Amino acid sequence: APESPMSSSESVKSLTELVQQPCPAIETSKDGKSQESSEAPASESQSTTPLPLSGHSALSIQELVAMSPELDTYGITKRVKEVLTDNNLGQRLFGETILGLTQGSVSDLLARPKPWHKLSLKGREPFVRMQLWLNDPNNVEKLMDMKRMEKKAYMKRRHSSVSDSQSCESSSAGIDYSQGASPQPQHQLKKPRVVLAPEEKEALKRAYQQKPYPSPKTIEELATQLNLKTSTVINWFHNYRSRIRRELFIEEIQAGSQGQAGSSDSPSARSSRAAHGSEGDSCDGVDAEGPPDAKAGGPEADESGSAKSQGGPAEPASEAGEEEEAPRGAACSERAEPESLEDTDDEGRLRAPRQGSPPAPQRPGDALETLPNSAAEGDASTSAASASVLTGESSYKSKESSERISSVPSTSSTPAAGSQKANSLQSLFGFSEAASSRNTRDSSLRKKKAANLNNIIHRLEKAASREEAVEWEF
DNA sequence: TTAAAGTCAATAGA
DNA sequence: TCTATTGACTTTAA
Repeated sequence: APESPMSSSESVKSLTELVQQPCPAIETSKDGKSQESSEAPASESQSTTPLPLSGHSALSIQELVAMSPELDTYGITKRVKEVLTDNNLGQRLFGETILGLTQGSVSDLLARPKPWHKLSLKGREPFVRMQLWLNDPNNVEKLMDMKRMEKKAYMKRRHSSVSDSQSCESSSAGIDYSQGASPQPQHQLKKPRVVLAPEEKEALKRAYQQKPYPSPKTIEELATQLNLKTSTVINWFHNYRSRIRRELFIEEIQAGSQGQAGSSDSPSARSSRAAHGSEGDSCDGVDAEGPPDAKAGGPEADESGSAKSQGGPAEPASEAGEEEEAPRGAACSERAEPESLEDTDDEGRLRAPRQGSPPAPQRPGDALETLPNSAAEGDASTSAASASVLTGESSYKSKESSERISSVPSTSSTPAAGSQKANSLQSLFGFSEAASSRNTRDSSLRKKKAANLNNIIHRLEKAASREEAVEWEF
C-alpha cells in the first residue's frame, strides 16, 4: 500500500476514514432531494460537503471520484454482491446507508454495471463508494450494526405507537425507512403507475426494431394506436434504448471474460440472457451514438429501397413509411404476421385500441389523445405507417452497437494526465485491476463487428478519448 | 430541444 | 421480506 508519498495520499487517507464511517446522513434525503442536487453541481472546488459526516475538511466524494483511477465496475459489483449475500445483508440497507440510493437502483446497479469509462462523474460515484466500502475492513460489521439498530428502532416504534419518531431517527443512521405509517398527505395526488400490457410492449419493441429513434409523428401514431399517452411512448423509447444499451455492456463483458478464462460465474449472465429471450434481437437495433443518424454502416438495412411503402399515404419523406424490410414477400401490411408475432399479438388490438383491456390501469390523461380516428383517416396515414411499424419484424440484425467497441478499451490506459494522483489513489482503492485485463479478448466477437463498423469505431474512440481527457483534466 | 444518464418509487415475483 | 423490473422524472450534455 505504501507507495506514493505525496501529500495527496494523506488527504486521501483521511477521506478513507471518513468513508469508513457509516455515513449517517445519506438517508435523510428522503424528503429533501435537495441534498443530491446540492452536491451534484459542486463540480470542482471543495465546495460542498456531500456527506454530512462530521464536519470535516476532507474532500468531497466528488473529488474522490474525480481523482479515482479506473475501477473495474463489474468486479466491484460482483464482490459487493458476494459480500451482501454471504452476510445476508439487503440491498435496501446497503443502498441507503452506503450508497445513498434506493433499493431498486442498487439492484440495477449491481446487476448491470456499466463500464467505468462509460460512466459520468455522477455515475461513478456509487462505484467509488462501493470500492471504499469494500476496502473497509469493518464494512460488514457496520452494516450489521445498522441493521440491528433499524430493527430496534422498528420494534420501539411498534410498541410505542405514536411516538415522536424523530428522536430515533436523528440518532446515527438517519435512516427512516420504516416510517411507513407516516401521515403523508397522499390523497389522490399520486397518479397511478402506468403498466404496459405485454402486447403493448411487444408492439413497442417491434416499432423499436424498425426504428429506434422514431419521429414525433411515429410516436404519435403509436400512442394513438396503442391508446397510450405520447409521453408514455416517448419514455418507453428512452428507457428501452438505454436499457438495451446496458444489456449490451453486460454481454460484452461476459463475452470477454468467458473467452478469456471461462470464468463463467457471472450471476448477471443469466439475467441478461434471460432478458434476451424476448428482446434479444431487438437489441440489434441499438446503436449507440444514437441520434446522429445512426448511419452505421449497413445496419439499418437501408431504409432506402424496400419501402414498399404502401401506396399511399403520404408519409412525407420523413421516415415513417419506409421501414420495413423485406423478407417475406408478403406485403406485410398488417396481419401478415411474421413469425415472431405469432401468438403474442392480435393485431386487431392495434387497430382498435384496447379499451377496456384489463391490465391498463386507467390513465388519467386518456381523454386527450384518444382520437376516434381509427377508421377513416386513421387507416390511411396512421395505419399505413405504423401498421408496418407495429407488425413488421425487422430484420436488420447486423446492427451493432458501437458501444461494445468503446467498451473494450477499458483495460488500462489510464490517462497519463492525472496519473500521479491516480497512483496515489490506487492504494486507496485497492485496485482490483486484475480483472480488468480480461476484456481485451473478445476478439472474435469484436472482429466481426469491427469489420462492419470501422468508421463508427473510430468515431467512438475519438469520442472516448476526448471524454477521458476531460475528466482527468479535472 | 433532444437524447442520454441517473434515479426514484411502484409493483411484480420469489 | 427481499430482489428485479420498469414507467416517469430530473439532471446533464450536446
